[in-house]
Amino acid sequence: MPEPMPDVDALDHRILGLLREDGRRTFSEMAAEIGLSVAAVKRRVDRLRETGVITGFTVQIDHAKLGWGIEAFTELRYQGTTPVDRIMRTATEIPEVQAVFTIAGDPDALIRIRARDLGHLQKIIDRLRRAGDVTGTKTLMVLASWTR
Amino acid sequence: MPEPMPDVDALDHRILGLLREDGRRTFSEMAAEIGLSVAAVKRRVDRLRETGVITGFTVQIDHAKLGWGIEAFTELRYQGTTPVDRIMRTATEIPEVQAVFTIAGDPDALIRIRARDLGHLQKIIDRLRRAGDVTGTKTLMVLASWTR
DNA sequence: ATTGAAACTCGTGATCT
DNA sequence: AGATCACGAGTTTCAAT
Repeated sequence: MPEPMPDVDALDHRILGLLREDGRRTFSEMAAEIGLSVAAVKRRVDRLRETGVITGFTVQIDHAKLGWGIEAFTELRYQGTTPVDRIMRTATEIPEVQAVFTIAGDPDALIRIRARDLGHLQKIIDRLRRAGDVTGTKTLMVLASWTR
Repeated sequence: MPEPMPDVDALDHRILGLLREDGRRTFSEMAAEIGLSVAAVKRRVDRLRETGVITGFTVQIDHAKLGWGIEAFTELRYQGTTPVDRIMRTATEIPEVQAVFTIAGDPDALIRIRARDLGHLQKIIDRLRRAGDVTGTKTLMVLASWTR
């Protein structure tokens, strides 16, 4: 079942672009920017939330400044019998796991990890390796990153 | 030179937690939640921005609903002589590249890609392979994902 | 769907403890 | 640091188009 695809016009895309740059932009600011009334902008944002295009708003944090300077991706290989939802759950229980991506092919999953230091990272990887039906891991340490 | 680490106390962490859940939460709402005055919450958020802990606010989007249903990670290998900033730039020029992570060891970089369909993904990967000093790629197709 | 106006809520800066 | 006050700015709803 493919996802329903709501109509999103050029104005909606401009609003989304503005909110990507600054998710706390005011409706008035956006209204002035794109030449619509405040109420119209609000209605569009409300509709984008209702249709699920906008799933939420969040704050962007420099984790290094909070003492979480280590970032890594770990590829996980599982036993052939392991169901996908089990793979998803493995990492959910480890708070340092930021995201889990199940993968078509090899490896079976890619997870994004944040740690305070290398010792901490090691402990997390050990815990993953001990967990259930993981047959192998390969960890990619992030040196630097850039996000659009 | 390690990053300067500003003092962030338990109250700041609670504020960050609230803003992670909903980046558009009002100061009054947060103030009521954690038992502080509105102005106090505002000053803390302002300070978190000034010290660089908060780098911004953004909207979270369901890209599949916008017709960008394909997500993939591609590992890139470069010639040994390629400088890191060149690696960073490779992908910057391709709009479908969402993020670039330079990696310690093998591969040299991991990039996150979004595409409309498999044909589109193929074109992006072809373009990466043709670009400059890339010696090899391995693409991991995302089946499903979960983010904390 | 968009607008404009009214009523309400919020953000912001000054001032004081 | 945090609280309180005051005012300008932003939000939300609704009738009208």
